[in-house]
Amino acid sequence: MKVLCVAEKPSISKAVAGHLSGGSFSTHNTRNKFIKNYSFDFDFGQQWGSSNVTMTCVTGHLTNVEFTSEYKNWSHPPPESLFTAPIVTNDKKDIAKNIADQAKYARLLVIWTDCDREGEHIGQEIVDAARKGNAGIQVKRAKFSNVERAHVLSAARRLVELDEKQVNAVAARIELDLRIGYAFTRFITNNLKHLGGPLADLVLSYGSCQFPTLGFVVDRYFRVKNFVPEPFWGISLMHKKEGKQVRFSWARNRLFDRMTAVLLYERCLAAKKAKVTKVQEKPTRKFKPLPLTTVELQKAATRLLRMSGQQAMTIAEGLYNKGFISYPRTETDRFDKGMNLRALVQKQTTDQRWGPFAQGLVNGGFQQPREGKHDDKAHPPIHPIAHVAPTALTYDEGRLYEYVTRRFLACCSEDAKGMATDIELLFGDEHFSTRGIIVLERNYLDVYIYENWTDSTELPRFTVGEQFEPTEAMMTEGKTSPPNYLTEADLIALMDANGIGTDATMAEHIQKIQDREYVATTTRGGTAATEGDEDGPNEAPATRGGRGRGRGGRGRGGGAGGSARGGRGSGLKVFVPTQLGVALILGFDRMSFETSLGKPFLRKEMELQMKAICQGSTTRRAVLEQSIAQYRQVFLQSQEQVGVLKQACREFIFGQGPRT
DNA sequence: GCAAGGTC
Repeated sequence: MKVLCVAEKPSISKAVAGHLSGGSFSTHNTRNKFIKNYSFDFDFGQQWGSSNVTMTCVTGHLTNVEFTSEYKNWSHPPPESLFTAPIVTNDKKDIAKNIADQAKYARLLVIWTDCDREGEHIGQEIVDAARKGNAGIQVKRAKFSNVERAHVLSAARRLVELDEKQVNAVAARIELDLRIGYAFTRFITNNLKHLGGPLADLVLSYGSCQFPTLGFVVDRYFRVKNFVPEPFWGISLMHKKEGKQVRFSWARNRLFDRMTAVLLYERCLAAKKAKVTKVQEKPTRKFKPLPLTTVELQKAATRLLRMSGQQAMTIAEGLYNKGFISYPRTETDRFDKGMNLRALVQKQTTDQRWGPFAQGLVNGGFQQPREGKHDDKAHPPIHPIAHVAPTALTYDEGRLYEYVTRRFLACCSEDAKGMATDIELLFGDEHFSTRGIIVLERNYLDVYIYENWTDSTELPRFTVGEQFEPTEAMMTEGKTSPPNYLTEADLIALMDANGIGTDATMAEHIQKIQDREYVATTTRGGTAATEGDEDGPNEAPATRGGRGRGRGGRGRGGGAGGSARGGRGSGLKVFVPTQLGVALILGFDRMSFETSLGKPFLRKEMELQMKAICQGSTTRRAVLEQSIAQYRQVFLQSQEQVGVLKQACREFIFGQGPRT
């Protein structure tokens, strides 16, 4: 019997063919230079038995959707007709034909696409292509989460069915993104073109991912712009002992009422002496990093290596295609128990820089990596596959490979360990404390040079009950500072937290809003990197996204952080909206729909609907009907209120005030 | 000239 197997990408096809054939297969080229057909024999077990297998692959989605040619024109039929216009599906011809041809001789088709939602849909696309060559072919799916030999062999002998629900969920997403994206893009572009200036010949696109991404940048911009600093007061307490200067922090941190602060401060001074109330020593540790996901790779690359997310992905893909690192698009931050990590560590022992450290792990220092909570059921965390000498790589490839490898070795190492000393004081009625840390074992920090235990200061010895007159007790005054503009790492974190885009597309969306001239980058605390507009619009607009007065407010949606903190003026690239970007987001915000197009809720809702389809609590058809009706409603309202959008453009782009 | 998702 003949069997056709089809994977989602060349690497999986090759790996699976290798395992199933035991290494002896013949290779045939196809008309597509990336795709090869492997043939070999394999015994699929009881149900299917010994078979002659052809293993091939696609390259991601095999089909794309489009409107029919009657809808080519941007004005006629009008854009709102795109909510109901017919849609056609097109194949990638050469690849689809290869599958149809091979299916002719086969009785069974086995789908080996990634076991995630998109993979399930790609599986259906493959089925459709195969049926064009062989309408009666039987279909099964291999369920696997990595390409280790034993895992692949067991998947091949326990074939399952394609999950129609997941296929339908993705089909719904595809259709919605197409209709909504095209309709709103044409609408915005057509309507704002007449305003002239830069709008005369720009494409103003809307997309369910690009607009929320822009929204994050605009939102932060206004938080910075509308920030009103608030003065605060505190008490700074210092003491010098054994030649060591110790700074104690006030339990109240800071007060926003000066009179109260003065009163408390004076009580401290009146007491003259501080008394040690607690001295506690306890072991502490600094956790090693989690296994590396795409989102974390991009955050690290933009923060530590000063690359853009897209650059990092392009470089990572290159390293992957040369077989140096594993697949770079993954959400998984836990290694499968069955993976032989020690063997991967062993490969790094020859390196000049981290070889000795790797050798130490091989000689008994190895520890199983921590396990994160994410598993995309398709790919392992990013890790080095082979050792590469730096001379074989470009400068940037080398730096990225180094990061991936050091991160991996850190994961296989041990947490850093130290001894923490907590000291608490009573000074008058006020409590103060400090913490000192002595690093006892650096462990992973020795290889993971991107981190340090910086707050590790050694303290002089104090004993409970001890009293002393502090060397310095001062009242301090300060004011709250505005949040920083978003770094790329912040933006990626926000997108991740709000489900905007996927690991494979987040960097593209960030690039897209720059290409569209919605946002520009500037260097924090320095000169503009591109033609930015740090001063922004002339007129202070109404606050967007909550009150402007705040105490170090962070981005919405939670999860932004990390690199934005501290380190001002360090030449870090940050995102600032252009006048156009501000006008678009504010224009839609001011139309006061229940859910603004610029906010991430609509994309989140689409995500929830997809999950509901997967769980069977709703259907593709119901979701499409309901969502299309909802978006069409928003579209019609936008048409009615298009004056609001135009006015926002006049205001921000052309500097004209409201019409009287 | 338009989307987002795969992947090369």
